[in-house]
Formats: sequence, structure tokens, C-alpha cells
Amino acid sequence: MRFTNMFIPTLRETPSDAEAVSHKLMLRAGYVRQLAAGLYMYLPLGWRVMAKINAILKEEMDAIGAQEISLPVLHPAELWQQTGRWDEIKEEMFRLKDRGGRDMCLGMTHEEVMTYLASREIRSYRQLPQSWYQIQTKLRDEARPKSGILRTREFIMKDSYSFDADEAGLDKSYELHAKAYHRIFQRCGLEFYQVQSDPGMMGGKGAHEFMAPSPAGEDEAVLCVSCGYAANVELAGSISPGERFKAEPHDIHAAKTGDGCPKCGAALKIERCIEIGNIFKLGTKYSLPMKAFYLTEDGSERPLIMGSYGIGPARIAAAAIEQSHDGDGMIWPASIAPFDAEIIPLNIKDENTAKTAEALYNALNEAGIETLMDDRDERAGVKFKDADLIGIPKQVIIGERNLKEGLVEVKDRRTKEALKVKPDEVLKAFKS
RNA sequence: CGGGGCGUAGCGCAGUCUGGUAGCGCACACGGUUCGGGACCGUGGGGUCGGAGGUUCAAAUCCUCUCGCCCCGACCA
Repeated sequence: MRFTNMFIPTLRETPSDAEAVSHKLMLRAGYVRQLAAGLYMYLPLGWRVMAKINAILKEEMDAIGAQEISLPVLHPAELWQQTGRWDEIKEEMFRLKDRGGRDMCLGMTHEEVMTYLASREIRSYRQLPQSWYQIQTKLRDEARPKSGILRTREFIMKDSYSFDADEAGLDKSYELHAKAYHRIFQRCGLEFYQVQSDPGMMGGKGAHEFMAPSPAGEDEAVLCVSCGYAANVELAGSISPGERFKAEPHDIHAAKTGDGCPKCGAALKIERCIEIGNIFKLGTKYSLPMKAFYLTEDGSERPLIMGSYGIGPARIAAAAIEQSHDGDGMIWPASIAPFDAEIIPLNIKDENTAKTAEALYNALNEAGIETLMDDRDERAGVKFKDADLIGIPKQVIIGERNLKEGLVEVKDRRTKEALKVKPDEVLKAFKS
């Protein structure tokens, strides 16, 4: 892609209402713009990152046998009334009436609709297990949207739901998802923890959250470096030093750094985190009220045993920026960067520069390396600043000075190390 | 929803206390000089000062109401 054909409105100054690093940089680098509180517009660069993340999500979901489907955002109230959540949930749910006066709501999550589908279509144990997922819009009328893209009223979520014949099946589906989530976050280049969490209103009997450490996060994880115990502070029952091994499981209170680990007694560490994913064992919380039953081998009727699993791709993007940036801008992990490489011809009006850039651009694209070429007629400084801001991992700098010796520069955005190579060696330099 | 802050050009801000009819930097357009880390000079376009009502000869400025955005907290499926 050529810079002049792509809308990349970079800003020299940070809009004053941005606080979180990821928010500031996404605005400055021209990845997103705000429409209203908690509502964001993704611009070409931002949307490319989302597409990269979603592609990874799909690959890993497909790899565990989950199947992609798509459900409506607009839901009839009846489904939510059946599970009781129509009344349990308050202002956080967007509600409306259709022209016939029927109560409707905008989906904040899809347990109801998924269970409805399963209840009508799954008849027999022979059809189990099933895992269905979608990457789709959720709406929540948040009391306080914040930190840019981190907490919004409308957001995209990868949500999957598993249907099993029994608890053992659920355990398996749950494990599969947990492992897939590990691979996803690893592939996205994030530092993260899997921690125990409170199942909360989702109901059910077990839950974990995936937490990306970052000061911009809203959650706190309690971690034991000694035995590996990890939990959300909301859940972590801890004991104070000197009272070892006397943790009261029901005594749930906020743990503090230095408290004793409930498992091994060692000193706990607390870290601020962004919740990037969660997994829940739902059991029959939705299948019972919605009558989602199947027939067993001996002909008896049993409720489906369910799990639900969510990932917020925008939070992955924000967490990646929070965890990987410097004073000049973003530093994308290669896997989710909007482009693999950026060609920077310093003086586009120089014939040799332009020719070399053009040839390299074609060669890289042909080699399957997604390349952005800054073909703007701008000064070198502007291009350098924008390139660093935008954060594409590899930069290929083409300047008249080096070109006289038949060389171009391959620079790593993260380390800032630059290698001078011949144009036809650029590909090789990427691999090293 | 409680507490705090802020709304003046696309972005960052000054002007508000002490009313006199809107300004600076960046960005943008044009011309020239520049050209490896956000150039310089000149010219130019762009603003119902968030909105409504009120006070006044006169309101960005004072008063009332209202809308919006951000931060802290509560909440968070």
C-alpha cells in the first residue's frame, strides 16, 4: 500500500482528552477517532490491526474445532426474560421497542441467543460436543467508558460457546479453549497471565481471566511467584504473614502485595492488568431455563452442559501498545502489525531513490511481505517521525547518501538497529 | 450514579477574574528558499467562542438552565 493512497491522519500533538498511552498513540498515529463517549471509529491502520488479530482468533478457534457463525445484535426480550437477565441487568443493557411495541435489546453477550439456537437444533448426544463462535459487535451502556478503546460501549468480541453432554465434556472444551487462548495471546506478542476469577453474573462453577499486565488496566491480579497461584484480587482470599495456611476460602477480600499465598504461603505480588479474555464454565445455568435438552444413549433427557469464552480484540491491540511502545510511538509485534515493513524513500523526487523504492516495493509485496511505502513528498524528518509513531516493525530507508554506494538501510523499529545492505539483500536482512 | 475538571478554527492553547465585538502555535492552500530526524520566509482561507434563555447601550467574558467530553470512585455479563 502506498502512503498517498491510504488515509493516515497523524497528529503532532496529543488530543487533550486522552490519558492512556494506547489511547494517545492510537489517536496520534491515525488508527482511530472518537465519535462519542465509548464509541470509536477505526481508520485504515487501526482496522488492519483488528483484521490481523481476528485472523489469529479464527485460526486458533478453528484449530480446536470451533465453528464460526453469526448471530443478530438485536434480540427479542423473551429470551432474556427466560433466563431472568432481562430484570437482573439494569441500565447496562440498551433496550428499545420495535414498531409493534415489542421489547427488544441490543446484545451485550450472546448466551441467550446461542442457547436458544442449541435448544432448537441439538437433539442427540450424537451431535455433541459443539463449539460455536462469532466475532461480532456487543453493546453495553457502560456507566463510565474510559481509556480510549479499553472500555467502550460498543465493541467487537470473539465469543464462543461450548455444548457438551456432561461435566467431563465441559472440562475438555474448557481446557481446549484455555489452551487456544494461550496460543492466541502468545501469537499476538502479549505478556499475560491466566488467573482464577469470579464467575459473577455469568453464573457457573469455574472461571479464569486472561490478564495482560499494564498500568492502564482496571483489574489487579494476585500472583505467587513461588507456586504459580494466580487470581483476580476480587477473588483472591489471602492470609497475612504469620498466619500461614489458614486461608478461609469464603473470606474473599482484596489481597495486598506481601500477603501470604493461600496455597503455599509465599509472599504475593499484585499487578495491574488489562483483562483481555475470560472463560467460564456455565454448566446448566442457561440450558435449564431455556430448555436446551438432548437425549442420551438410553433415551433420557438431559440439559446441555455449557461453557462460554470471550476475547476482546481491541483490548489485545491496546494491550500490545501499552506493553510495547517508546517515546517515539508504537512498536507492534510482527504478528498484528498493520504492515510488515515500511519503505521510506527520503527524497521521492530523486530519480534513483524513487526507482529503487518502487523496485523494492514490488519485490517485498511479491515475497508476501505486506509493505507500506511512504511515497509522500515530505521531508525526511516528517517521514521518520511518522514511521516511528505508526510502529511498523521493519523500516527500509532509502536515501541518496547510501544509494551512491548502492546501499539501503534496514532498520528495526524496536532496537533501532540499522543494517546497510544492497537492495536485493533486503529480504535476507528481514530474516536475520 | 457520587465527586472533580474542561468545552474558543482540524489539533494544542491564550483571552473569562476586571464586559467594548476574537488571538497565538501547529495543520491546511498558494509562492519562494530548503531537503537524513516533525525546515524557513511571505501571502491566504477557516471560528453562530458547546447550546438555549436572561442582564446590559454592549456578552467568549456576568446570571440561569441545558448538552457534551475527560479523570477519580461506585458499577462492570
